[in-house]
Amino acid sequence: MSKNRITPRSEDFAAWYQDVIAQADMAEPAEVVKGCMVIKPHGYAVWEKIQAALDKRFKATGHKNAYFPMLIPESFLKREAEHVEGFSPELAVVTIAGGEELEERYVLRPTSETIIGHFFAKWIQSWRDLPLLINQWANVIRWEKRTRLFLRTTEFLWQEGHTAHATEEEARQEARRMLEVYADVAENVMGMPVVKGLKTRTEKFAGAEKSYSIEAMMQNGLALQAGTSHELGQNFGRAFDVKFQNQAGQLDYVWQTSWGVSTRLIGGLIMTHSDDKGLVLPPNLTPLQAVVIPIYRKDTDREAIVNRAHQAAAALHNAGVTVEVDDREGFTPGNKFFHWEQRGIPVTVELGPRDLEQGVVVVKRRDTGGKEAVAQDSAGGYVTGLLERMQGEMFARARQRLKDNTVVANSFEEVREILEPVSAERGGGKFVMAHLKDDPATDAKIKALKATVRCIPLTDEYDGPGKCIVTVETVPQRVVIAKAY
RNA sequence: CGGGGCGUAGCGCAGCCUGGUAGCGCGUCUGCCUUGGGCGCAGAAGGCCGGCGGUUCGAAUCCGCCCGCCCCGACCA
Repeated sequence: MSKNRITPRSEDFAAWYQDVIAQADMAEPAEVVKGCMVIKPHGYAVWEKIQAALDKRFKATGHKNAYFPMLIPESFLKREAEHVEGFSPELAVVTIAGGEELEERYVLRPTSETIIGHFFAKWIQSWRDLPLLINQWANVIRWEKRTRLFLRTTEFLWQEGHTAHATEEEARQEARRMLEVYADVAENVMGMPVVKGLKTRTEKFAGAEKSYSIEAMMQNGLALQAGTSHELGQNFGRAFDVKFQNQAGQLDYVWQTSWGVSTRLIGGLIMTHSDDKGLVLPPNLTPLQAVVIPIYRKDTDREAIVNRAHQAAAALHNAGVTVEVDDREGFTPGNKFFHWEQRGIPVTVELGPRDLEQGVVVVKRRDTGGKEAVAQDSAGGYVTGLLERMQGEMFARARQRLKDNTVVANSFEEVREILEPVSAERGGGKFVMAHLKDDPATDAKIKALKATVRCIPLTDEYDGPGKCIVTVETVPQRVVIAKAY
């Protein structure tokens, strides 16, 4: 059956997620390459929108794009002890090239701190060379045991920012600034509310001093780490001998940061807004905001209506709306409605003989399904206003869901009771706010519940200090505990 | 990497247990009819039955190995 091939969320959330991606024609498993995906045009167009929103903000904060090799000498990874330990299990290594066994093997980059560290050492001599603010758009390879389209694939697309600074304070500000950029894009462009926080020592990036993340909540209540920003301290500076002479004439190692978001964001986007009919894209992120669908009964109507549809599209375009006319022949209007609905286009504009007579168009919004007849003359203004309202309302609904599913717990037993029944397929996930010490031993206790400490929020919206639910020591604030992707 | 499921036409699946001419729905193509939520009727095309090997007169079907996908675990953006 070609009808209704999307499994309802209530039946099996994980199956629903796969179905939405397939029906929206966003991506498919690479089939012949383990764990990899083919990002199809509609999925890639969404990535390009994410890229554009981020890139604009990176440039506005003084960063420049550059590109480094994807092959990294294996020895580079080993220079930072914690880094190699963290990444070794998931490396893919090139051992033969040009028909000969390589003297030194190359790893396919899992992340670029090491090779960029090597070049930073060449580029930086003086405090005048700092700060150095670089971003790279690239693909990376991490050999994960288990993959899911967009959320965790063997190869994925991302950006990685790498910066070097003269002082620890400046590096800290940079890491925090970029976390804010990520939160801005997540919330105001993607309409996906996030919690900004600090990772625990256990969860931080391998080789970092501190890691920050933005954590989003999916419709099943599971957490998704949507972006990370790290203070690397002088760890990579020491490992790669990135030294500079400061204004007092003394040599010092640079203070570095790195930060990244990936195609995983697309997975987050899908699981934030989409419904049982398919993908739902927020107006600020969609490659196409509106589609005009001409409806005609006889061939004699056809020309007049298609012409009028193009006029309507031109009016929308002039009002600043990204719009297309679906004037494909051989498809019924019903067919076209479903086509665009599954692909998440925010607004469809229907134009048939009845509307032509009455001088109106019928505007339908994807998120709520609401329909409204609007005078043709005022359609441009109406749709721009509608798109703006939709963006706001989609974010508000997602934020309300996050709020409704965030709960307070005051004992380990409570946390267990809340999170034990939660699963990706059944849903029921919560963000559980509890006092917990930042200590590998307490993290391990949470892990036994198949949950993790997602972050220690940067702004405490709860009751300040309290007793750790594991160690009973007093800790400064509650942390977010959840099951996660 | 352990446990489970699956791989047959572009897509979704049946057939396999009990070996004997490869089927159904959707889509595609042609024609007619239609077009306000996946129109209808008639006709047609389309297959290394995931791969390799074995058993057999004969394998989609039985056996072994391999590959891939999905789900559940352990590990992670």
